[in-house]
Amino acid sequence: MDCQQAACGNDSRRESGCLACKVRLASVCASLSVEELAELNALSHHTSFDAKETVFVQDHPAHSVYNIIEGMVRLYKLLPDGRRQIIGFALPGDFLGLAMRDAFGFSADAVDSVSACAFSRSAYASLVNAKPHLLRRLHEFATHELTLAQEQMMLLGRRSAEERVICFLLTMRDRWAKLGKPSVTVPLPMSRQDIADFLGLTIETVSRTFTKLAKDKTILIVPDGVRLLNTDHMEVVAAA
Amino acid sequence: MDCQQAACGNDSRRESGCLACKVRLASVCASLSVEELAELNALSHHTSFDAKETVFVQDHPAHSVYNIIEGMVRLYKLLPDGRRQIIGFALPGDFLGLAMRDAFGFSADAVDSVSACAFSRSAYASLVNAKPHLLRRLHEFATHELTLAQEQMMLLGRRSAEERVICFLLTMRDRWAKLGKPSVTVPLPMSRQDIADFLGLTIETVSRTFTKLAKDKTILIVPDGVRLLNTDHMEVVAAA
DNA sequence: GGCGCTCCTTGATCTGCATCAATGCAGAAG
DNA sequence: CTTCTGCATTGATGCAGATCAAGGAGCGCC
Repeated sequence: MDCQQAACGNDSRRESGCLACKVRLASVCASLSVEELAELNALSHHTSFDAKETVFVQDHPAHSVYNIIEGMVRLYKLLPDGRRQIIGFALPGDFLGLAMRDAFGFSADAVDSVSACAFSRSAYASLVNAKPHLLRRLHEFATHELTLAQEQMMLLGRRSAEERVICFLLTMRDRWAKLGKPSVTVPLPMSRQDIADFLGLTIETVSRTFTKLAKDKTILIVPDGVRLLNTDHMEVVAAA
Repeated sequence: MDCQQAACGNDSRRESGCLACKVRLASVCASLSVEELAELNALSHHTSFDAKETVFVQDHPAHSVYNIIEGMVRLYKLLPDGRRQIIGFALPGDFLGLAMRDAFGFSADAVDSVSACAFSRSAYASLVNAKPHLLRRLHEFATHELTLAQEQMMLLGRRSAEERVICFLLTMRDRWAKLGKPSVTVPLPMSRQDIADFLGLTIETVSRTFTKLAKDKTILIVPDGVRLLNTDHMEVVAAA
């Protein structure tokens, strides 16, 4: 689980910290100087998670804040009777656990292999106090998340199953594009059940909708993803 | 619309700024000194809105940030075909327009009579840069909003109509309580249509659900609100 | 009073998605 | 190779909530 055992499994880097982590943080905290970055890096702790491994659990004490370096994390809430709502998929660059007070407000586990920077709660608190740059950046990230959440409320409250799936595919495409992986083929590492729980649908409805879109030649279903064949039509459906 | 014309319509206060505004800001920014508060107050601009008056419109240039002093504001997104999703109701102490970049991400209008502190975008930006205290407070507010939005995703994606209404009533009760107005009678200044658009239901379903809860002696419908008769049962339904 | 207006409630019917139930299919284990 | 196991797909049926339609009920206005 530790940095040196996993993604950065290289003794020569033990003292200088984790390179991947530093690079990622540089892009996240563009306004930080090299010294600040190093300081920040020293406070962080690089951890890895295998697919399906738990990152943290809803209502458990919030010990750490995470910044995702690689892979995809599923964030979800559960009701006592087992109903699940996935509130988001975290990709490289995203922060996890910002909104917590004492306990995590949701659970998180790895969709595929994940590596992340973990900050202890105290390290996080002192960092935020000492670095207005970083606080600004975190605030921007939080407000961006809020905007996405509001978009998702519109989707869950008022959109049809087909619209939900189309919006989801376009959003995933754009998120991969922002990570420098633009492609008409959208990777979908998560399961159909995950997509259903994210979109407020059942797995059957998601499957039928995929099949229908494929029949319409709007998409082409490929292993671990979907190729978008008619983005114009999709954009119209998703409009506003 | 200006402070002096409305809630603070009192010449003796012209020079010293708006008292209601200052008091409210003091509670919001508990860590600010009196001097800082005065400075902040000088940058703000007290405005009032009548019921149904527009505060700002989705996609229009984001000129201001608002802090609500009094009354309730409806925040909503529209689809081109007219479907509406209310993403929240803002009450005294809440900030509006934090998540914007260049344009507002949603529309806002007054449910009843509203007074608010408006900060121009530039005043807001300089304030945030100069006052780490305030930025911390705004960030906390944003993450709290994010938590609420995630709760709402769970509600919209996975809960039944009756559960949605019950969660809504309990949430409204708690919000009034935090404003120092605790009561078993929950004021509901917004229309049934607003509640429906907030909960992702139709007005008919909301009306029927209210009627059913009243028949069950869970609530009592009173003018402009609801009295909660069986909060124990409601808490069980809303659990987690 | 009567009229218009807006909001709310109630009933009848419809439908999109959930639920229930097989079946398919690919990778892992034997 | 066969069997198992965990998804994904597909079909048949059911139902919660949407839609359609018809009254109230409160309220300002003439």
